[in-house]
Amino acid sequence: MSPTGPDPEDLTARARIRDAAMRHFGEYGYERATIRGIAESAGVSSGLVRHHFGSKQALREACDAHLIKQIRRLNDDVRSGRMLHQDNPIATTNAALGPYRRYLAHALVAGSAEAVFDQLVELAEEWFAENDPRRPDAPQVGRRARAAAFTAMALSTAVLRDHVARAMGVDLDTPEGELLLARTLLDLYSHPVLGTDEAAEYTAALGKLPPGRPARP
Amino acid sequence: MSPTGPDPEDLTARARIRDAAMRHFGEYGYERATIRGIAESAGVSSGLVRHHFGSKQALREACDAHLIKQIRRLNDDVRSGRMLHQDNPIATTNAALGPYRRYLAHALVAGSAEAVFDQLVELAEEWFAENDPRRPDAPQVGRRARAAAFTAMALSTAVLRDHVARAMGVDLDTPEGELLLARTLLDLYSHPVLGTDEAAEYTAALGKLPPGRPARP
DNA sequence: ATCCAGGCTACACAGGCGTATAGTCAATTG
DNA sequence: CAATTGACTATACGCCTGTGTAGCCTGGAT
Repeated sequence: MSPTGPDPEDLTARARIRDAAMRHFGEYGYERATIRGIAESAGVSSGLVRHHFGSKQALREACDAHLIKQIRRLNDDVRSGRMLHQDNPIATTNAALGPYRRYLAHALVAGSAEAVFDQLVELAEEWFAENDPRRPDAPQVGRRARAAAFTAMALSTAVLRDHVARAMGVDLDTPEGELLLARTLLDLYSHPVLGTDEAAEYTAALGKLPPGRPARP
Repeated sequence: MSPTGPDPEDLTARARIRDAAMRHFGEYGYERATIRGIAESAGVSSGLVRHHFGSKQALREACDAHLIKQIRRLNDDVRSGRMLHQDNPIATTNAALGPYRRYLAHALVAGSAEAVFDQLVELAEEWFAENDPRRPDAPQVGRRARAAAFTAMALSTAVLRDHVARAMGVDLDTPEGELLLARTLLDLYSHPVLGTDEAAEYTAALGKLPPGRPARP
């Protein structure tokens, strides 16, 4: 996605401010990021930020919109079949989201970026629609629910990347780290953590007892 | 976990402040939460917060420590085999983390709460150690790496819960929503999203091309 | 040449925040 | 009883923030 080239309107001060904002929001979070800091990173005055975006909140929304545009581009690429069997969708998504990973993580947890998440869910849903026929058994739950949960799981290593890196003991920003993570995900995705018999057992148990949290003395 | 009864030192103003802080940090995030707001929720003056915890950062660390204590309790419960085959570890974890879910989500993304994540990774690692013998093939990557990534995936529906709920179209705080999520996770966990042949293919492809991100001008 | 819209800056302002200080009151201790 | 400790409050301080305003400078249109 990155090498698709900048938008025609890029290279302008407005674009530099937006990029700096995404870096700052991603690194420090929305609250700790300051307009002055963003302006300094963009090489402009703080007043210009206001001049172009009006307010800090509007600047955030502009960043969200830009991120969504990138996601949509990725979406279209996948739809057009340009990379259908070259990469798996997980690796594709992670690679495409790379530069915006930290921003996306903060935005998602802050409750923002709903459109991004929904867009990814749609992607996952299509993927399930394509691959469900290969399943031996019929799915227990609807496709949209599975797509939603799966999207969250696919985003988890992006959102919690620092923790995963620490726990793994590698730097995920190095080629070795990326390779290890990719191989790990492939192993996890290709092996069920629960046997179908166990899962059925648990599912049955769920249906019986009321699913509220069990009270403990 | 809530009905396990408060610590002996609870019910004190100090405990009330800590609980209120966890609610506020969880709901608004660390930055947007204010000492004055926490104090008001706890029914005390803002000065008392400082008296007991010294600073906002120290208050956050106290919350982290309290959360870790709860996690450790859960850890011990699992280790002692009290709920080994009653619930699956995912459901257990989610249920136990319930009241602290939002706090945990913010803390994890902010980079804090490393100890919590590592504790959960340890849990997952033990779980893999128990269940690896049932695998038909030998794991491609080390147990710790898989445990780390799996922990992130298991936490994803907690961290991104609002998005999952919206995409699913249900309220996850209702029994119906909990049930649907549980059944969805059981379905996902009991079905690989990739065939072993596909995974092997992707893994082989990973080894060939250098996994670095393409540079951007 | 004139004008002027818009990118851009410098500076000022008000509010909210964490923090600090001084002091009150009740319980404990000698 | 006197003294000390610690929980607790009220109030003030100083900083940083987002925001507002006034003005400068450049480039293109008339």
